[in-house]
Amino acid sequence: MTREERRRRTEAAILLAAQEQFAEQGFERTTIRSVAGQAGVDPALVMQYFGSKEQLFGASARWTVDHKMLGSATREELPATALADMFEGFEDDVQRREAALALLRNCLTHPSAAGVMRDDVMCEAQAAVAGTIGGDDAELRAGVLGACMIGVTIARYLLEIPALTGATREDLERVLLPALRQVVDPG
Amino acid sequence: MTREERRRRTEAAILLAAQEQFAEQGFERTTIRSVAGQAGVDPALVMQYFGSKEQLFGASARWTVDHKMLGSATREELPATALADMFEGFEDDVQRREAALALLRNCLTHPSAAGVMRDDVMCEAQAAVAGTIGGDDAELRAGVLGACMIGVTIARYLLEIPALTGATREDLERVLLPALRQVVDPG
DNA sequence: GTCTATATCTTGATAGAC
DNA sequence: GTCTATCAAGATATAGAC
Repeated sequence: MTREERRRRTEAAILLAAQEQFAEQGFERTTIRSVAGQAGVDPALVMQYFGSKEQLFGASARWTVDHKMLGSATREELPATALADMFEGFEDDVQRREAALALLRNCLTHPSAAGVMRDDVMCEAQAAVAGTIGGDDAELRAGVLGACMIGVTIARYLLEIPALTGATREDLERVLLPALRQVVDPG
Repeated sequence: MTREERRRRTEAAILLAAQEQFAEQGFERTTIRSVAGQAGVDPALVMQYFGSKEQLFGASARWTVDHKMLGSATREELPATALADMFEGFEDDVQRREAALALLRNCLTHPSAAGVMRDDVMCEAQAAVAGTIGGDDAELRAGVLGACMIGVTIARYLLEIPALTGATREDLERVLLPALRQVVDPG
């Protein structure tokens, strides 16, 4: 293993540890020391690789909205597409889940996380679907769609409300999709 | 003004300042010093009255769910009742709004706030309406109803998504109520 | 009773030894 | 290049003067 490989491996270990702690305990309660401890490296190394706690958080907390999938969905497909996007983001890939959780966990208390959540996640997703919803209320309906999805996501993965955590994907589809259809298509 | 009155007034001023800062900046970013400064008192006085920052937070962050109103609503009335509860809690009374915001702002990052939010708000509200929803999915439907309401509340009052903050009460009723009716009554 | 002063702790960040 | 040792800042909480 070359030195460059070792360096990349160490950096990846630090990043994963940081994502887990930011996702679980939030920004303020995770310390450089605790991240270094979990990653098995020296705290000074974390600073050397990432510069500051803020930059480490920026590299850790990410949310990827699938614009292509959302943008190409028809109005009838929108609810199912939005729900599928949630499942893909939070249950399929570990890396993506931890990064998204790290952002969502801190979006109410960390200034930059709040900005990313509002501008790069919510408003972007809203813009991607408002056109296919159409009508006078398009923006509002797109916003409500996103708000409901965020609420379900928070209740299920962060607050861990038993009724939500205990629901299967089919349960959620059965209960949620008809409601979301009413949001995107009042007719 | 008697000494007891003065004491109560001072305590109320401290509590209001604490609620505003907990609601706006979150638990970690508000300090005893800043609360005392805004209230115009000495930091030591805050400690003397409330014991600790944790207890001050406990007294500041409160959420009152109107069980009576929710519990006595028919299934048809449930969506409108839930929405009315949100507006009453967040737009009518200043004290109640700041207390609720203080809890909501911190419910993802502060352990005790998370517990109160899950157990005393979400699960309580869920239990209050599950009976009137009925059917096999009653608990899940009640949970989804609460999750959507929380999502809209967060998007509107905390994340301040333009499409949500710009909506009037009538806008939200028009867009949201038909969807919530689908949640509580799939028939 | 109120507040000044401070103890004690923890944090992010840095400098220099090896 | 990695880590030991430490700095400087800021927090809660307390003890004692007035």
